[in-house]
Amino acid sequence: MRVIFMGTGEIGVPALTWLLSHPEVEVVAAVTQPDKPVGRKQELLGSAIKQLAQRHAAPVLQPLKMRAPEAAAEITALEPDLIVVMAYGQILPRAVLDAPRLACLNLHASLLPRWRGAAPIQAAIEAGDAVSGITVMYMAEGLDTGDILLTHETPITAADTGGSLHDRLGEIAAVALARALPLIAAGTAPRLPQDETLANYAAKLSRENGRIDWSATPAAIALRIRAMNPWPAAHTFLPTPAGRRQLKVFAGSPLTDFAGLPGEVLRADEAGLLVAASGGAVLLSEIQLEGKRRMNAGEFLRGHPLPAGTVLGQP
RNA sequence: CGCGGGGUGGAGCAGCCUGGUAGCUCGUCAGGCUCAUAACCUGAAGGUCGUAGGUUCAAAUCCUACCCCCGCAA
Repeated sequence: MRVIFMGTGEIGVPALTWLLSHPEVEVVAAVTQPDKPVGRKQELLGSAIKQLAQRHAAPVLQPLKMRAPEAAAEITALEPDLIVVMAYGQILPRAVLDAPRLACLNLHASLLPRWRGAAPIQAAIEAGDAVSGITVMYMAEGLDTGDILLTHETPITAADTGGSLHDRLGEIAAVALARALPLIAAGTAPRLPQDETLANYAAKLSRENGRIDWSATPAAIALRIRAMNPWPAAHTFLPTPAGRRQLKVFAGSPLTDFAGLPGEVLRADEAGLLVAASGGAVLLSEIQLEGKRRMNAGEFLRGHPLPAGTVLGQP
């Protein structure tokens, strides 16, 4: 089977790995976003997908704009049986959706129609969902609106962060793909329209999404901390003599039975920074000051004494 | 040349501007106190101050180059 894989994000690595190692599949191209300057040194680094494909000597395509007719023509010319898309980062035009003989499938990191859009993983955790998963769907022109082929669920545990769920869903995507492929090949794949009344959207994340609002409830703040770990990371601001500095928060637990001004540090010790929120407090146990390493509260406080009464998050 | 912070005993920091005795909190070890303890008291060990040069009577501190970590930005 001639398959084109389209993806840019690291989450697609297990799925592409599976395709590359499956004997019945010939990966005729890996399509990924053009290299962009990345990192502190602004180095030009190919995506994880590109690097993986190159290690397996699979052809790599990096069209600037998939909407360009030449790009679609190039895809069509490869005569694919199947296109598999995961975290590619560009909208595909009709011509590309119609290119494959069998189907153009998308692996989406949520149980559709819940959490359509760019950041379904963090959205699911922040909303307190008990379960997430991978949806294999037939791509349509709308954003994640296509008919569902199958889903593969995974529970969201209290220990899950955006990072851990991301990694697990990446692995599950490979499993879901392995289940879907034989059905497609045999022509027996199911096709269920999404229930539009249950649809909602998870907008692309920016750093703003990580800002901690201390007037929110401890539970909501704790969920945000988990969802945004490790990226973009929940953050607040720490006042210092030299001005305020950004403080990232990687772990925190909600507590009731405390009261104070929103953002007020009630106590700071080995257990963490106890910060007042609406109707309680959040115990911040793993933090990172701008320019510094990520460290636990005890380590941090040894070198950065933090008197009770300090108010975090002030502009 | 994208912008910025940082590298000091095992951990986190101060000292650097205004060169001259290695400091603080914690940890470790020993002893003490205690019914007991992660508590408390006393004492001790442990540092090429990122690397290489330079300036100087003298460099953690000033100058130059390089390496590494991190925040912003992507």
